[in-house]
Formats: sequence, structure tokens, C-alpha cells
Amino acid sequence: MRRSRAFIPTTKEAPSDATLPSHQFLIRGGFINQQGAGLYNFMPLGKIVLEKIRAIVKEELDKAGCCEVQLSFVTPLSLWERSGRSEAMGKEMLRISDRHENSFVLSPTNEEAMVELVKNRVTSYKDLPLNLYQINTKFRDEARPRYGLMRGREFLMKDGYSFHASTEDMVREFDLMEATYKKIFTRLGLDFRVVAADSGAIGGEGSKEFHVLADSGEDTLVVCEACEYGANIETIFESEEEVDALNEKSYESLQEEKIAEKCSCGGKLSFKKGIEVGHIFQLGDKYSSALEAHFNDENGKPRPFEMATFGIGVSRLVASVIEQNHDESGCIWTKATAPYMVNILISNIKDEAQNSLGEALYAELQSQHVEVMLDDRKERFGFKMKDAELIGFPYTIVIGKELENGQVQIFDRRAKENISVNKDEIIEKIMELI
RNA sequence: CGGGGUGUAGCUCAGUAUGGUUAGAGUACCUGGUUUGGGACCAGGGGGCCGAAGGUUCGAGUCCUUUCACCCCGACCA
Repeated sequence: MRRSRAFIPTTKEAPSDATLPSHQFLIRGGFINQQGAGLYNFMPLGKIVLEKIRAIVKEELDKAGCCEVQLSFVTPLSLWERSGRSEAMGKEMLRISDRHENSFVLSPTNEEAMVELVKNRVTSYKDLPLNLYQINTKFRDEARPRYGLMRGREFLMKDGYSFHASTEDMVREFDLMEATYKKIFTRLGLDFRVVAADSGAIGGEGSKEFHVLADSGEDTLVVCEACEYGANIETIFESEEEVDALNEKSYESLQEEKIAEKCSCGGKLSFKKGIEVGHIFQLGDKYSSALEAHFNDENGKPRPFEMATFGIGVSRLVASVIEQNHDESGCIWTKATAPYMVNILISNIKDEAQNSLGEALYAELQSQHVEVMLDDRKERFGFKMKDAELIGFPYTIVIGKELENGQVQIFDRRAKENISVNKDEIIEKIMELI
């Protein structure tokens, strides 16, 4: 992509209402813009990142044997009335009427719709197990949307649902999905923890959350420094009063109080802030029973499906990457999420030598299938450099005044360091880095 | 949904207590020139239904009423 032809409206100042780094930098960097409360447009850079994350999610799920579908976003209200969730979800569901005055809902999640899809189409235990998912827009009319993409009303989420003939098989799939989610978040380059999300009625294995560790996270986690144990703090204390009391205490006193306690493995426990980006849940037959979705078992007896449900907040992940990876200058994308891996910055486009080398490198990297941006704008060096840092290209090739000596620089965004490279070795060096 | 706040140029905001030239600044944008390694400088220029609707007044960005939107704190959040 030529920067001179791109639509990337970057700004020096952030809107006054953006408080989180991800919110500020995604807007300043021209990735997204706000359309209304909790509603965001994805501009070209934001769209690329979103699609990269979506692709990784899809790839790993397909590898694990899941099938992608796409359910209608608008669903009949009657579907929700039958499961009892019309009332349970209340105002969080946005209801609309069509020209015939029939009531519909902008889907906030899709358990009912997915059960309806499978019902009477999957009729034998021989057809099980089955894991269906979609990556589609959701709408939840949050009482108070905030934090940019982190808590929007309209968002992109992957929601998966699995169907089984037995609890044992459902648990097997649940574990498989946990492993698959770990692969996904690892590939994205994120520092994350899997935590128990519910230790009550269903039991420790019933629900697990995946959290990206970041200071701005809304959830407090207790994690063991020695083993993999982790829990959402809400699950550790019995009553709401206890949680409320905890929220009033300072982070430090909380540390002291709980730090004395040891994990069952003997390791030290500590507190971390996390952003929930994934949630997997053992459902049992709650929805299949309510909606009378049955299959015939080995004895020809009808039984409701055993189900599990799996979610990943795809658009929230865009923000999470930045919450965990940024500095005062802007975004620092991980290699898997960077909108462009390499930025070629021509310091002075009026300089014929700089210009032709930039064009040559641009053509060469493209031919090697490297995602590359050529900053060919008629702007000053400092302006383009600040822009590159704000957007967060992992590497920027700076073609400038050192070219007289046959040298160009490679700027490493994360390290914020320049290394000088001979112009004849630049491609080789870049291919090695990325 | 309770409590608080803000709507004036693309963005950040003055101006509103006390109504009165043609509504301002910075930044961004356009033109010309100078500049060319860290968001440059000089000169000129375009850009506003002062959130919307009513009202008071000779006169409203400013006062009154209604309404909408957005933000913050809390409650809520698969």
C-alpha cells in the first residue's frame, strides 16, 4: 500500500473522552472512529487487524474440527420467548419491529438459534459430536458502553456451540476447546491466563475465562506464580458483600491479605488485572431441553443434547493487543496482528536516490509477499516518523541522509532502536527479522 | 437505571455570571515561498444553522421551556 493513496486519518490529539490507551491510539492512529455510544466504524487499518485476528481464530477452530456457519443477525423475538431469555436478558436485547409489526431482536448471542438449526436435522447419536461456530456481529444494549472497543454495544464475537451424546464427550470437547483457545491467544502473541470463572453450583470445571493480562483490565485475577492455577476474584469469595468489601480495599492491602495464602501446589499467589477475551462454558441440556432438541441414542430413545458453548471477543481482542502492547508514542502490534509488517519511510521524496531505492524495496518486498507500506508522502522526516510510531508498524525502513554512505536504518518499533544496514543487505535483513 | 457533566470549525477548547460590532484561538486543511533526521517556518485563504425545537426581547451562542446526543461515577454486564 502506498501511504499517499491510503485512508489513514491520524491525529495528534485524541478525543477528550478516550481514557484507555487502546481507545486513544486506535482513534489517533486512524484504525477506528466512533459512530455513536458503543458503536464504532473500522477504517482500513482497523479492518485489516480485525480480519487477521478473525482468520487466526477460524484457522485454529477449523483445525480442531469445528464447522463455521453464519446465522442471521436479526432473529424473531418468539425464539427468545420460548427459551425464557426475552425476559431474562431484558433491555440488553435491542428489539425492533418490521413493516408488519412483527417483533425481532438484534442477536446478543445465539444459543437458541443454534439449537433450532440443529434440531430435527441432527437426529442420531451417530451424527454426534458436532461443533458449530460463527464469527459475526453481536449487539448488546449495554446500560453503559465505555472504553472504546473494549465494551461496545455492537461488536464482533466468535460464538461456538457443541452438541454431544454424553456428558463425558462434552467435557472432552470442552478440554479440546481450552487447548485450542490457548493456541489462538499464543499465536496472537498475547500474555494471557486461563482462570476458573465459577466454583459454585457447576463446579470448577464448568466455566473458564481467558484473560489478557493488562493493567487496565476490568477483572481482578488471582494467579499462581508457580503453576497454571488462576481464578477470577469474583469466584473466590462467597458473597457479594465480600467482593464489594474487597473492591474498596487498596490493591496493596489486598495483596498482603491474600498473598499469605498459598496455592494448592505450594506456589505463591498474586493478583493481576485481566481483560476477558474468551469464555468457555459447559451448558448441559439447559437449552436443548427447553427447546426440545433431541437425538436418538443407541437404544432409539430420544434424549436432549449435551451442550457446551464457547466465546471469543474478536473486536475486543483488537483493543486488548494494544492495552498489552503500547508505549507513550502509540501502538506496538504483535507480528500476528500488525496491519503491515514493514513500513518504508522515504525521508525526502524529492531526493531521486532515496525515492528510487524506496520504490525498489517496495516492489521487492511485495514480490516476496511481505505486507508492506510505502510512506511516499511529501512530508517531513519527523512527521512521518511520529506517524509510523503511532500506527505501530513492527519495522520501518528509514531511507534518508545516510544513503549517501550506502546505509539505511531499520527502526524496531518495540525496542525503539535503529540499526544501520547496508542498502544491499536490507531485504535479507528484513526477511530475517519478520 | 440513579447521580453528575458537556454540546460553539475536522480535532482540542475560549466566549455564556452581566444579551448588543461581521463569533474567536490553537491545531488540521488549501495556495505560494522557505525548509528537509523527530508532528517545521513565513505570508495569504477556505471552513460555523453556536446540538435541535419553541419562547422572551428592538436584538439571543448568551435568558426561559422542552427535547436529543455524548461523556463521567455507580448499579448492571454471556
